[in-house]
Amino acid sequence: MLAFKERVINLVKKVPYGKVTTYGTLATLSGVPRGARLVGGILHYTNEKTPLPWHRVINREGYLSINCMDHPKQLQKALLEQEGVVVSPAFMVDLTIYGWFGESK
DNA sequence: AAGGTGACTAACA
DNA sequence: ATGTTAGCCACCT
Repeated sequence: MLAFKERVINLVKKVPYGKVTTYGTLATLSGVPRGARLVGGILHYTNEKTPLPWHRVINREGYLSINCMDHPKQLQKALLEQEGVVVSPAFMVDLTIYGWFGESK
């Protein structure tokens, strides 16, 4: 069902500026609690095809999961800081502060 | 065209 | 408590 991808994308677009969300959250809100991998896989490809704020999507621990040289987490960190999000030198973000779990649902 | 992989998470042993 | 296995669905080769 392409609805899943579109749903995830839609949610990513709904992430407030200066906030970050997790794959699990997007997956759950999309209707697939264990589809976290799908979110990552989808973003990994669609981000190059669609203007998505993929940099606002991180893992459950608030850590930039990306480790691909094609998608430098360093870029994600820069983008997050650009939005006012404080990213630790270890590419960690305080989900306690910037964590967005879909308040608009 | 079919198969394998993937930016993860959670449950089970 | 920690370690390992299983699951999700779509996209790429």
